[in-house]
Formats: sequence, structure tokens, C-alpha cells
Amino acid sequence: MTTKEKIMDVALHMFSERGYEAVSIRDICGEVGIKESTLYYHFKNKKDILDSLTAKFREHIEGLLGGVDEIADEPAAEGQEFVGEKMMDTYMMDSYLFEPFCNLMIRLMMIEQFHNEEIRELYEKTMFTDPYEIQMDIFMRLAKAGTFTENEAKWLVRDYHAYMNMLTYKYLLNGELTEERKQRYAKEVHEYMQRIMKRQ
Amino acid sequence: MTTKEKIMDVALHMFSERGYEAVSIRDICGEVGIKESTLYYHFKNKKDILDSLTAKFREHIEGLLGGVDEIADEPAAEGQEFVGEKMMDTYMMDSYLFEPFCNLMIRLMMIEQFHNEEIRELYEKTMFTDPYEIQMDIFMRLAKAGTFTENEAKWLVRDYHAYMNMLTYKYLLNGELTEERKQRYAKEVHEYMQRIMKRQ
DNA sequence: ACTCTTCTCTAACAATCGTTAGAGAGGCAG
DNA sequence: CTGCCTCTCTAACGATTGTTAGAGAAGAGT
Repeated sequence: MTTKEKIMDVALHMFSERGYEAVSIRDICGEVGIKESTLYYHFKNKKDILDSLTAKFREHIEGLLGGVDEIADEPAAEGQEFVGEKMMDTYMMDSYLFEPFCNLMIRLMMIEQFHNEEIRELYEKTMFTDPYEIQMDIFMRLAKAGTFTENEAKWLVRDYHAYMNMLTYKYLLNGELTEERKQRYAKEVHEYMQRIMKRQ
Repeated sequence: MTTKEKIMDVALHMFSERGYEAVSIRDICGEVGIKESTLYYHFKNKKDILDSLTAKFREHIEGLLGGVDEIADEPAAEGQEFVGEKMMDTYMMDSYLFEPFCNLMIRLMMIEQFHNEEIRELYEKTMFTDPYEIQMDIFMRLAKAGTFTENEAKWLVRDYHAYMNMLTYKYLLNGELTEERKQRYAKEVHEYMQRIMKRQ
């Protein structure tokens, strides 16, 4: 890992725990093991570190969104109750919510949305707008498959979205992201979907 | 309004917009129109201002919770669909979420939960634990009244709680709290309850 | 007239913040 | 060997932060 990468890694860990303002350049340099002026060789100022992190995150997200369609079109694998849903959830989990870099970035955005307009927008896009669109797409497929009516789907996706957010905050965005908490999250998501599918 | 009250008022407005750390003693004093040393006559340090605000909020909340039982026991007034629910919602809205001091305190806690353990606990209590308990109580009353089964009620209250949170963040905890946004919030809450009552 | 209390001021303090100028160390190309 | 480029260092800068010592002003009670 290069010095620049190490700086970004340490900064991300600290920012996502204490917030951008609460972390000083000296904190980061102390942890990395360099002098402050060395940091300024790699980044033009403190904001530049944050900007580099969000830029990296943006690229990561674009990559994910680029591959979403082919995954959604895959037929349901064995052990899955319906097309798209569980596949999409593991996709949403393993390569986004559970993925270490993304998880820390989400925590960082969650804290910093109140101090930074650009981050607020990115946070809303990557945690609300984009997921909602994907979830809506899935529910509409299920509606077309006859699982429920289109009107029901429109309401259900809102309920689902709100509930997923609650679970995400509860299990994935505070404290350490342990294997146990991931599994409990996945289990509750699964239970929720089972409930939805049964009731109709 | 005394100087001390004015300080707390200005501090609350600033803290709830920019966060505790981002607001300096000089910012507050400039807005109030006093010198820094005058502030230190009324508060022993910066943290003391925050503590005074949370103490005042705690008292406010205790007063609200103290009166919750008698309100829940009132019979449904005309124009209401079911006992307790709408009454409780206006109670939750008018004297809590819409109430200016509480609304600003919630915003402050929402930002500061990530930098302050005590505020994190207060935030979870006043925005999750307490409301959930009250909502559970209402849904259990509805279950006993035969509107749905107790098992259904346990799931419905989770859905309801998650959905209310989403609406609260969407309408009440960002930007200016206008009369229009309050009404849109109330309307969506109402629609949600109608949907729940119909489906059973 | 006097003191005592309450409140506000002037003027500074030390600590920490982000940031920079400039010197050295090491490797690679000529 | 020389010069150049990349990277890291020492050492400081000015600005801002929370905080304090101590002096005045105004009113109430004696």
C-alpha cells in the first residue's frame, strides 16, 4: 500500500468514526507514521482527502450500478423464493452494505451530510434514490409476474424501503460490523420478504 | 427573555443547523450581542450550554410522557376512524415533532449523536424507544378491539414505526419547518393508517 | 453614603488548527 | 560524478479556538 493509499485508508476510518472536523491532520499523520508536510505532498489540503474518498466511492458506485441490469435478469437460483429479490439483496449486501470501503463511506456520509452539501446529495443518491429505484424495479417485476397488483407494489416498495433503512441503521451502521450482525440483518430482511409474499 | 435564555435560544438554533463543534462561542455571542466573558458568567463552559439544552429537553419529554396515558384512554372524537390513533398522532405531532423547541432539539441530536454518547442515548430513547412503545400500545389496543390479530399487530407496528421515521426525516428534520410541510406530513401519516385499516 | 450583589465589559491567555518554506535523502538517467 | 525527480523531513507561520483575570456599571438594602 502506497503512502497516499495509507493516508486515505486511515482518514476514512477516522472520519467515519469521529467525523471530518473532529479529526485533525496531525491525528491522521500520527496513525500513518508520517509528518504533516508529507501529507501535503500527496494532498493539496484537508478537503482534498475527503474529495478523493468521495471520488473513489463515486467510481465504485458507478461500477455497481453498471452491472445491476444483468443481475436482475438472471433467473431465480434454487432455494430462492422469487426472481430477482434475493439475488438483488445479496448483491446489495455483499458488494455494497457489507463491503468494507462502502460501509465506512456510508458511515462517513451519514455523519457529514449535515456539514457538507455535496455529501448530503451523494448520501441521498446512494442510500435513497438509487436503492429505491432498484427496489421499485424488482417489485414491478413481481407485480408483472402476478404476485400482486401494480398498485399494491407501489405501496409495498415504500414499506420495504423504509423497513430496510431501519434495519440498515440498526445492524450495519453503528459499532463494529461483525459476521453475526450481518447474518442477523440478512435474516430479518429475509423474514420481511417472506411475510410480504405470504400476505398477498 | 433573560440573557441566559437568549443564549440558549441562539445556541440551539445554531447547533441544530451547523452542529455543536462548528459553532464557536464567538458566533453565539455575536448573535446575542454580548461579549464572550458575559457568556461565561451564565455558563461554566461551552459544554454547559449543551447540557442545559438537553436537561430542558429531558424535562419537556418527561412532561409529555406523564400525560400520555390519559390521552390514550380518551374515546375517539368525531371524524376519527379509530380510538387512540389519530389522537395520538396529533399529540405526537403538535406537542412534539412540530413543537419548535423539540423540533430543533431533535435536529441537534440527529447531528450530534455521532459525536456525543449521551446525546446518542437520548436520541434513541426519544425518537425510537419511547415512540415505539407508545405505538405498540396503540396497536395492541386495536388488536384487542378486533381490528386485527395480536400477531399481525406486532408486525404492523414495526412497519408503521419504520414508515413514520422515513416521513419524519423527509418532511420535518431538514430545511424550514413550514406549515405546508407539516400538513403534507400529517396527510401521508393519515393515508398510511387508512391503508393499514382497510387491508385487514 | 455605604456596601453587596448581579451583570457586563476589556484584554488577554495557552492550545490547537490547517498550512507552508525550505532543506535533505534516495534512486535513476545522462 | 552530475543533475533531476520523488518523497520525507524540520521548523515554523498566522488564524481561530475555549477560557479567564480583573475592572466597571447599575441597582437594592442597610
